[in-house]
Amino acid sequence: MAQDIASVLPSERARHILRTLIEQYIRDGQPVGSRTLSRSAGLDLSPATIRNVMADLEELGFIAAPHTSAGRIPTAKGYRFFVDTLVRLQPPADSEVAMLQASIEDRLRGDAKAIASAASAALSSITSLAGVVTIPRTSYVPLRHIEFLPLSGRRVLAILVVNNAEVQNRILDMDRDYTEDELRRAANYLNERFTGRDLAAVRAQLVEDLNGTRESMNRLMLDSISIGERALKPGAPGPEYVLSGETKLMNFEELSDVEKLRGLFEAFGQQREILRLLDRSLAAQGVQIFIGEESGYRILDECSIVTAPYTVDDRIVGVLGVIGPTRMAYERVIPIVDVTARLVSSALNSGS
Amino acid sequence: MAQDIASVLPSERARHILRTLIEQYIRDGQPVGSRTLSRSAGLDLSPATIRNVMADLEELGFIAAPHTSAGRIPTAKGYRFFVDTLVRLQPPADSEVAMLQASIEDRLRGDAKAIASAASAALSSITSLAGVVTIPRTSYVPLRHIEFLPLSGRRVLAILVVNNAEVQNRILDMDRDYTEDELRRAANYLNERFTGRDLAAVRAQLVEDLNGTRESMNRLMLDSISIGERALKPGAPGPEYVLSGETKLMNFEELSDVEKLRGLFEAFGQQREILRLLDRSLAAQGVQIFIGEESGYRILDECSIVTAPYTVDDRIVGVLGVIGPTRMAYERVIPIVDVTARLVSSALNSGS
DNA sequence: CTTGACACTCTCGCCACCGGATTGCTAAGT
DNA sequence: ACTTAGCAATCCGGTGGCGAGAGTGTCAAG
Repeated sequence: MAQDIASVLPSERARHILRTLIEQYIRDGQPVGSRTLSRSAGLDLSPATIRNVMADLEELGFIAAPHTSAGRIPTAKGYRFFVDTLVRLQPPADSEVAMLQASIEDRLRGDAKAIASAASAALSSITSLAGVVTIPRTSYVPLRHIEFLPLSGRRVLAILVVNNAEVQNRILDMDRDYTEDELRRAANYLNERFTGRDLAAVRAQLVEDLNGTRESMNRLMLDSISIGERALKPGAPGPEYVLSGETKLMNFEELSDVEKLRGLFEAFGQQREILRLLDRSLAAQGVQIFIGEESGYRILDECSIVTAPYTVDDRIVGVLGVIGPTRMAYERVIPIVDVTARLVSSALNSGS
Repeated sequence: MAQDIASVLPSERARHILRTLIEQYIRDGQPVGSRTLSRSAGLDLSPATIRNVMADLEELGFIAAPHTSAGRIPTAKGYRFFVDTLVRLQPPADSEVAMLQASIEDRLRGDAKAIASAASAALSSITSLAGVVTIPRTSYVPLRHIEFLPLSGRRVLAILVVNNAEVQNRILDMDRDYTEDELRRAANYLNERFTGRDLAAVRAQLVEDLNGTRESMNRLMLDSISIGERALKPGAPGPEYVLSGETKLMNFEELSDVEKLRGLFEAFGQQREILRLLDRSLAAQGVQIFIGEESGYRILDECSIVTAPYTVDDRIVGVLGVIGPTRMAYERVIPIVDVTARLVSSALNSGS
């Protein structure tokens, strides 16, 4: 039917039309037809010509018509092409950056979770979408100080100060009583040996020490190593990310179906699937985008997720981003997520 | 029109009819008409007679008709009368109690927040409604141990062990450097003087000491009192209650309107209004119920909240309960909330 | 006081219909 | 060869009518 489709890439003109179509659709959510395009696209073409181009674009899978006599809307593939090569990113306004920075720094003294919450809320507020921030993997964060406190009944309270004045507690059930003095010595030993190294490394070293117990070790060292190893065991799982502004998603028509919403919110509650998705962008660096069906999870078919990893000491420790309908303002959202990741990274690093 | 309304209290027969009407409506959510009632109420009355009674009940404000030719549904006042004098409570099944107990005890070693989360989730799961548990006011919980750790840059980490092996951290910005030894002495002083007393009392005493500084105090005591007072200052607010199973609310037809849901979920997020409501039942003891409009918050017009306070050392420290549509199975929910409050209380007390 | 009967009212689902919007196609124009 | 105007066809969304079903209020008889 259509003229030769020499390549799978649309012509320059077609790309321009596709871009304006998507931009328009993102703006007001209505399928856009040939007449509207012929007016709003800068090109001086009649609706009929536009229709021909649109037919091509449809054949390429970039756009689709909900029904015969409605305009076209972008497909996931269309959005993908758009964000990859068509979108014209808009740097966030200074005021927005300032707001982000302010709300993150406001929590600087709190633990990593507090920072994550703040970032998530700020993201949501600026983008009017749902914000999500994973709670940093504590494993790759440097140990600053360790301390033990005896509790009643053979229990010991382990206190870890990590990274930027963040504190973690853990209650250990020991196999015998330890005196306050023993515990202090153990802590001293561990502090001298390990301060500044990251938790994963410390634990690895301790486990190795435990296995390869050598004659040269005295009782104190053995105790220290054993207690330390227990203190560093990964604790109860707890929530792995902070989600904010879920309710914002109810404002979008494409999600205003109660059934869809329920599925979505239940997935948010489960955490599992969302987390897997976020994990995927732990590997890559820079902003990553999952559009609709691309995520592989049915519940997210009508959603897009824009993420970026954040770092401590140039090491990726978490991911943040936003979740919204596929029809979201990518040109605005992508830079915002990007800059937020930078801000969070530098906030986490700012501890001496 | 109707015969004399001698009293505002319905007759015995009318109450029976009202009860079956409400029970029926709670079961299947449809307005119930005279014919249905004439069959399902044990009484052997014709629909016409029932209609007369229903007219009376309507005049009293217990029931209302959505429109001319639908049956009647209970009003808030009707539900109120029902739960106050008509309802036949069903004790929870043993298996349900066991499940509640198990999930609460499972978190016994965690902090109070973990217990609250568990209770909330369990409540939600058993009732198929949203569960809510306030995080206990830490003020009225006994201090078991206090400890200070010097951090870098005039910062001091305060560690409070309270109640049943629960730990709280706080980072204090001090006005001068303190040596490790100074801090240890301060901690010793505070521990000797205050262990076992509840935080509010301790803080009150410290504040008093600070104001009425006497000659008899030495430097050590002054420092200790000053640091202690700062450590006990109420920290960042943080969330005040844990809500679970909000998505369960989406299953109810009366709430399946996106707009209503949005209002509801936003209120959940704000915390403020819900918290005020929960606070109201901090005063009273025993199960308390807010039905629809009674709450005073428009957003909750179509919801009921069933709450009960829970205690530590016979002192009310929090509230728990469920949130659901006004049309909920009160006869089942009320006893469940009641027993959960008892279970949580005893879990919090069980620490030696 | 209860009951059967009856007219009335209101909702809901169904169907038909119409206006509006957009498309694909064809034939003519540049 | 590409563009364009014109045209028939398609489909959605809203509107109005219609009938079935359900329940009510009332009245007069038991």
